[in-house]
Amino acid sequence: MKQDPAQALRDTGVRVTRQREALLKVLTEAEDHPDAAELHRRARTLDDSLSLATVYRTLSVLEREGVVLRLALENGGARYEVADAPHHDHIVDLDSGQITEFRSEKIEQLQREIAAELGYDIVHHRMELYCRKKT
Amino acid sequence: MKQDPAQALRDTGVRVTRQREALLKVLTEAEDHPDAAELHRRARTLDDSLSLATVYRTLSVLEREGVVLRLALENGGARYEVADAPHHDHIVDLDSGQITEFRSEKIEQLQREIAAELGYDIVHHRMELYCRKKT
DNA sequence: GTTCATGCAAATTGTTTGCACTAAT
DNA sequence: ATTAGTGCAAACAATTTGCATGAAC
Repeated sequence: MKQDPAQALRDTGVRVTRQREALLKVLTEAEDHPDAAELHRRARTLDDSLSLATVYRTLSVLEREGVVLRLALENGGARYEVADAPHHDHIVDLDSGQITEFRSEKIEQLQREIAAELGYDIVHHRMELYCRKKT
Repeated sequence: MKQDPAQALRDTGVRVTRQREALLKVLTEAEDHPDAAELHRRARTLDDSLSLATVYRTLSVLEREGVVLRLALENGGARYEVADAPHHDHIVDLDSGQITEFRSEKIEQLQREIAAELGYDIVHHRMELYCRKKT
């Protein structure tokens, strides 16, 4: 499933550059949901010339191409993930900041029904549960 | 239900100023979901000395007091609504930008179950359906 | 050889803050 | 009188952009 970054880039038709490979590799290997600055920090270890501007430009290209997803959580900057997994939503642990992914076909179905009743088709949606560990 | 802005302010224990009354009145009467700049524009017609800084400060106070809700949609700045209606979520029309409110107890119930399974209590959540009118 | 991507620094946008002043209590 | 709230301008953080250089095709 997790294919080579260079190949993924080639598949989208954009130019394969050192910088893009570094960024995509780092994002593919990330277990968490890093923001642009953090991706910059990590990818710099693979290509120390990489600038933050390029990180933003690349993320924006890859988002347009459907390769990465941008999460806009409540506070702070955007966070990113590779779009290789099936669609899912997020639980944010308010204390640790940890993000857990989940998926509910039942909820998605209900969402579709609600939208349809109002004459809408859902293009995409976002759902985040801001939680605290049960005591 | 929609009580007098001055009273609402008094109830929260903060000082009742011309500026706050103007802002809260404008927000209470808003049918849409304005952002800070738009609220500033509208409230200025009631109090032309009102500054944008005060708009932000007041919104932040009122959010802390539970009188207003801040929506952080996908793009652009935050949008606001008074917290007088029961909890609901939003459908965003991608073409017109129009925001429709909806509510699904079924979905909320499922959300709680999902969170509980992972050992979490939901503190709050957000769900937005980005839609296009059915053709 | 063209065209696209990059680095850098400067610009933008949305929001926050320090400070001296004014108004609500 | 005391304390909280305000306007203004400057400070900020996240992100974007113009431009000259450099690398991918």
